[in-house]
Amino acid sequence: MDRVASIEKTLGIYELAQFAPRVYLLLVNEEQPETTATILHADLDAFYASVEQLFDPSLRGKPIAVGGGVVLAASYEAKAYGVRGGMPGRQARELCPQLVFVGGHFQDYQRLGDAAVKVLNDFTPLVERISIDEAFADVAGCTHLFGPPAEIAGAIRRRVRTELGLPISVGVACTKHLAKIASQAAKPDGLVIVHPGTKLDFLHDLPVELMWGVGPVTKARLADIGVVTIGQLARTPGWSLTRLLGPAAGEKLAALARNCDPREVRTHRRAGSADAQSALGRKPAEERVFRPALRHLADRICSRLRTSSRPGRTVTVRVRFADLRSVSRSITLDAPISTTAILAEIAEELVRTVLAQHPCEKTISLLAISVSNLEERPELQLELPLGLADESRRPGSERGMARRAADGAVDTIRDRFGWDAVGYGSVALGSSRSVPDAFRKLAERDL
DNA sequence: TCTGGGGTCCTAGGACCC
DNA sequence: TCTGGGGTCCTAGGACCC
Repeated sequence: MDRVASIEKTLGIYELAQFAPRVYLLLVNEEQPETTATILHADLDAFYASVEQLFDPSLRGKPIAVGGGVVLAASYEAKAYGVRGGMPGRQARELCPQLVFVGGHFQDYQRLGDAAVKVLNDFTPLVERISIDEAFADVAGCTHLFGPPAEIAGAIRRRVRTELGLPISVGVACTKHLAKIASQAAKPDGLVIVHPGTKLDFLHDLPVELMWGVGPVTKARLADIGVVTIGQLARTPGWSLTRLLGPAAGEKLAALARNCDPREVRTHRRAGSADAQSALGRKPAEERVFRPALRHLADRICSRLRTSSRPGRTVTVRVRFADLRSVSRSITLDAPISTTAILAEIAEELVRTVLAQHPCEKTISLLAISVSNLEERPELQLELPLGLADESRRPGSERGMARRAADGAVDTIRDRFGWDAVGYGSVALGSSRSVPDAFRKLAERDL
């Protein structure tokens, strides 16, 4: 059973964190009925690292990192040394010499993340998945079956612990924004409930960067006008925020600080674009480098577009140079595409344009392709010319048809034998810094 | 806190149309 | 001929999220 602590007024985030392990935090106040706090935010703790510690008991209690050249995820023990996701492995080892690197059971991450979301779905169909390890749930409609939200949250935590063996933190509040802050406060392995009457007290002393939408840049801008806490933000006039951050961000932030968050839990969110990128280290800006790399990126994107029957009209490429400055170029086509060879060629042309416009840049460090303006239908079999010169890009042309047939064959092989059974251009990307495709696939959203 | 990868949303300027 | 205004789409870049 979770211990119960009752806190009357304001708590700093760091004080909250001290209570966090398995604490059931009640914020009590008068007025509002408790029944309105029905939004749950559930977040698996240090997810990938926890899975590894689950599989190998000798790793429990130790600082571990999933990955090698790059830290993909770190356990809490490793985070205590300052190890963070995205950090180069070498730097992580300097911070924490006893750090253990583990390979990563990527298929199991997907399976266990899905299983945790399924636990939420056993209580309510109103579940919005944010990423592999995180989801919102609205339990307003199921309290008559399962009891008050606090009990549901406790039951979810117990089930994920006993059935999957994983720690999960849950925040409960009346809005998504507040529930998310609460789950962050609950970490690791805790539960925080924010009752409506006290929501503003709960918020006021927390630092602004805990709010959704406040990153390093906005934090610094706010600090310039003396705003450091959410309370101070709430007292800042709207026009002042608008002047500082622009109309959209200013108004959104002002509303959130007053705890006005109209967003509902949405079950079916579809992505509006599909991206793929690859860090190259430092490579010469030459055709022999970027052509195979772009082919591989186009393959990853287009296989997803075809699977979901959502071709796209806008192609954007991004080229990052050695100094980490990046430049993007895009083109919007008359008709949507999902054919690998066509996307690869368009991307190549855009990259050539970028390089021609930056003749002094001899080294590139990253290539990315994005396809947006997605449409809700299969790529048309017979279409007018795309407005680009090459005859073979016409889907109805002979070469166009041959290319679709090639894609179809690739898709079929992958259906049967898995994604790695066949592919293009991956050899060119096989540097030690590169991240496994299996890891990238975990971050993909439903198109 | 020097940099991995997949996403979302916003802004600002320009083209073009009415 | 000049001037104004609004809407929509496109392009490039940036901030932010996990």
